[in-house]
Amino acid sequence: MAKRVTLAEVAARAGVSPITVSRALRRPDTVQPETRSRIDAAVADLGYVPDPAARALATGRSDVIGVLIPSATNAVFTDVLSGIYDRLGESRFDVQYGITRYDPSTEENLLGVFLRQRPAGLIVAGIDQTPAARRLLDRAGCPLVQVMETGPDPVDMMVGFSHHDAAAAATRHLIARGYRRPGFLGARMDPRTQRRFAGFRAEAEAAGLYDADRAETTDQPSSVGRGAALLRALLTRRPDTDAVFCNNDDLAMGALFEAMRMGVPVPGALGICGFNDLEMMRAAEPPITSVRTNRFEMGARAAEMIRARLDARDPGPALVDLGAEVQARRSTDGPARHPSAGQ
Amino acid sequence: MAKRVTLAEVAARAGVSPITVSRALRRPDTVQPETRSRIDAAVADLGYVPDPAARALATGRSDVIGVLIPSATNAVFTDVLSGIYDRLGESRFDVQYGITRYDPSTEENLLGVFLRQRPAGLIVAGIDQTPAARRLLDRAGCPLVQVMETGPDPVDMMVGFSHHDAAAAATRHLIARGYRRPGFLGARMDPRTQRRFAGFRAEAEAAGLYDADRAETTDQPSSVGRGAALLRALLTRRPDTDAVFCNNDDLAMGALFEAMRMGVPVPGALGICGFNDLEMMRAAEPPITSVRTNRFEMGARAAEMIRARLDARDPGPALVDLGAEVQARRSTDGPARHPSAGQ
DNA sequence: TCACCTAATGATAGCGCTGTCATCGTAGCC
DNA sequence: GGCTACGATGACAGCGCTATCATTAGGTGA
Repeated sequence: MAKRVTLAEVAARAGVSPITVSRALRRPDTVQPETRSRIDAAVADLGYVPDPAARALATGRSDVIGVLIPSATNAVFTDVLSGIYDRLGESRFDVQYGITRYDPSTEENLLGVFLRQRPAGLIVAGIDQTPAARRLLDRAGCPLVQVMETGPDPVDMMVGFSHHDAAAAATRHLIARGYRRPGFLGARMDPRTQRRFAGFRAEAEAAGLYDADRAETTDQPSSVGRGAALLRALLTRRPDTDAVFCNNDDLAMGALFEAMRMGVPVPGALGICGFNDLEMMRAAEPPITSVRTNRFEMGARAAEMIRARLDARDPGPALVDLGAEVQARRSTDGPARHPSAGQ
Repeated sequence: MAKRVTLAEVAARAGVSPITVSRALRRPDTVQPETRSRIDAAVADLGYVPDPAARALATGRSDVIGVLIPSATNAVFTDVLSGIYDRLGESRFDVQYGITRYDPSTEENLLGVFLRQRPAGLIVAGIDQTPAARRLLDRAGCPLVQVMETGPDPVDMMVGFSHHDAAAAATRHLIARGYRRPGFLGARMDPRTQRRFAGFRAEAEAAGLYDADRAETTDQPSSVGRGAALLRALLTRRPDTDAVFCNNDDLAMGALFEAMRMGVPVPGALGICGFNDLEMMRAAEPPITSVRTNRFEMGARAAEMIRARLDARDPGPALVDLGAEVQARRSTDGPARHPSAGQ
């Protein structure tokens, strides 16, 4: 166990008082350059590093930035995490994260865990906190960013995009490409998924093409295998379905494989569109259309906004909409012209 | 900002001294049952929660468990994280993680960050720490688990499997299935990848089937697209290659798609084997053979071993080999019998 | 009955740092 | 020259908790 070097020892060596060392470290401009350099030398000689616990106790503030996400394995969240980490990894802040497992009461608990550490900042996924959680957030007393989506009534700051609009855009794309009997595949119907479904539905209805019977969903977690199963179920029930908007890319990938197994040509007999635009969509055969969401950027921006606030810099607008763009690929090139089908 | 309730306030309400409250909370068996229940009631009434910083300062120990992994997006590590979190999420411990980006000097830095918090435990990925990092670990003064692989000379505890042997088993499988010109696809040649390659090579050599020219590798990060590119490069150079052992599942998936694009039948003309056995391998068409590694379990066991040590329970063996099993699927069903090829 | 132990509780003194005020020069000004 | 203003530094106390030793009460054996 490396023995701890204290401020007092550094002070003694530099021939100043401890508080001056503390100041030299935290606000270098408030000490004489000459004194400062003596202190810096002592710090270097002794290999001094401040004790975060002591600092937290004295200031009533920790350097922990808490991140609350539903899942540690879902690529969507890990990309956001990665963005956060990219901007915080080198800083004085420590990232601590909690996994809610999509469970509101777990979220409340974890919020409590974070809050009692008096975090420097908080990043939470989504906008669907329970009233109790919302109350906790309101009194968090630290910069807070809600990520993943935009919505009304932010607690503090917000960076994301409209899942409803993104899904609507994807649906418009399917229709524009000539598909007329679009379906929806969804798993783990969390609030964001619901809003995507709503976007799909709104757009399909606007085109007079909505058919509630073409929505195949489950509360089970999403996976490639689930996507295959959902497509099979949908095509069994409504074999004339000519396109599917999949709630995420795993489902889309599963749908593609299942279509292969069933001998259904993609995109000729079935258009497939995913959501999130994971890297594999581009590499698939055929490449799969998906909606690009800026997940890394979302995390990065959230981290920057928090840092800006903590450094008393301008964090920019409190609500950042990163948008989402349909990446059109071969999987939605449009239905094959059947001599019989006319259209 | 929720105002903090202190030990002293609880003590006053319960009519005891602060230290007794402290004891009642930490070692309930050392206070009179009657006193304890009075204290418990006061804690509940006041909604008291201990201040982790104060505790850390007083004890010289934090409840932070540090986790050091190379990447926050690679499914391999997120699954391990998930396992860790599964066993630590409900405990008094807080997980804090650092991302090394496969960079040894970043790893050293992060180790320093963790160590200065006097963590309760440490989980680090891999066994290839630099000498400097190794020195830090040796004096960490807390339970420590190296995860992801097994090897000689553990710092403390270790849970993983032999990447060399796992790759060798996969290679044996390919050979047993009748493939005779196996190649290797590898990206991001980190130490574990290197050892997998060594396992492939050893086994192929043992069968007299090793050909250095059939190893297609790159230092670039792994991805599905990369797998496609690597396979194309390999088949362009050595068109008679009849199987590939892919360093991970992303590459395998990319190889499958590229084979489709090139019109190469899988498994008849090309056997494909992945590594890690992500969920999507089973759902692919054809389903892809892969090597199942117990990632979640790895994290879970590591967390348990640390907890056991901290609770002075028996942590079990210090070195746990979780093994890895080849999951044979259609993608390696064996080469088609060509009238010409005999064999 | 008394020395002696044990169990339960308390008093005291920090852990390492920083907030707050006090102190001391020195420069600037009338 | 005497005053204020201000910049640089220091003394002191205390953040909320726990390690350590002290104290008290009750029980034990000679």
